[in-house]
Amino acid sequence: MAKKQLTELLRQEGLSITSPRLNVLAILDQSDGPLSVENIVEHSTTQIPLSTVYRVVADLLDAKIVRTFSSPDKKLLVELTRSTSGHHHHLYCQSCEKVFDIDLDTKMERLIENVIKDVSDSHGMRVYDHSFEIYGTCDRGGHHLKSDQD
Amino acid sequence: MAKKQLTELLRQEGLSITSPRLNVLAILDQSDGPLSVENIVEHSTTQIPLSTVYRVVADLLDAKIVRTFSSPDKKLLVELTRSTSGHHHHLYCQSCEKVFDIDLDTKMERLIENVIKDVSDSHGMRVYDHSFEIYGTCDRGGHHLKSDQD
DNA sequence: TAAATATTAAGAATCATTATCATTTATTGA
DNA sequence: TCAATAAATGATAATGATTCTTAATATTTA
Repeated sequence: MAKKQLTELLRQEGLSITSPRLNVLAILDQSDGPLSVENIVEHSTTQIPLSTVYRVVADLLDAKIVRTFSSPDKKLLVELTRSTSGHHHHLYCQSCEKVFDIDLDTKMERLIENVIKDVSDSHGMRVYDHSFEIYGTCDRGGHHLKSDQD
Repeated sequence: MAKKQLTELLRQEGLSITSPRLNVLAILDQSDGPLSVENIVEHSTTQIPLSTVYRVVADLLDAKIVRTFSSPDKKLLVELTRSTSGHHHHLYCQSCEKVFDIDLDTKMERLIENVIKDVSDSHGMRVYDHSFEIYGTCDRGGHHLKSDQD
């Protein structure tokens, strides 16, 4: 996506145009999946403090330009809202520490909605979100895991 | 559950019998749902440091006496393995900060297994776990619910 | 019971994240 | 355009959750 479009994204939400914001947006835009704050810093060609990234991400989240969630090791992950269509779920690779978006087919999504309705009715709760996550390893010979056998 | 049984639980796994371990087990046993480490300390009649609870929980986890997972605000939650049957999922209440176990029916579990197989096949990954979580509020005006025993 | 071993308590260290604040940058309007 | 004003940044301190360290204590073993 062109820099002009990223600028427009900020403008539409009433956020001022600053280089850290454009920088973070460009990095997220170029990524094929969600990134951690640390990842964003690593991908940046210019120096950018973690604190700035956290603040920028919080602002973009308020403006609903990005969506955030947590990895299994409790780190903040970020992705552009517009890069994915509607609700989606995640696949985490333990060995390469990557995250992938997964899309469920309509039938499955509808089944999940039914389950949510049943559960929320029986518990008398108003549901605002749900998540479905899969954890695995990608079995690439290169990386070896820390041994944690039992 | 009687203290004797909790003792036996530790013995069976080759863990030595200590009062912090029995204490934590008793608290988890009396709870109707998963507890955070902080919750465990709050429920304890005797003084017990957070660090001790973390260590005890880690030992119990190694021995598979407890299961752990994270709340939306990234805190460690703990529950007795034996208190739930097989794989299960969670419902988080944002307003009262409680967690409930939810059980899916067999059909739904099987559908989820199918989805996992599709996703893992297409990504070439070996899947070791999955989670399905629902987030909601219980509409009690932001007040806390009952606390059984303090 | 005594020696050997494992566990605890207390606090320091660490990791991710958030807050503070002086300085810099963006926006506004003459 | 250019200063005035408002907002955002960068460096660093503070925080909250969790882990680590170590001397002291409890548990297990012989």
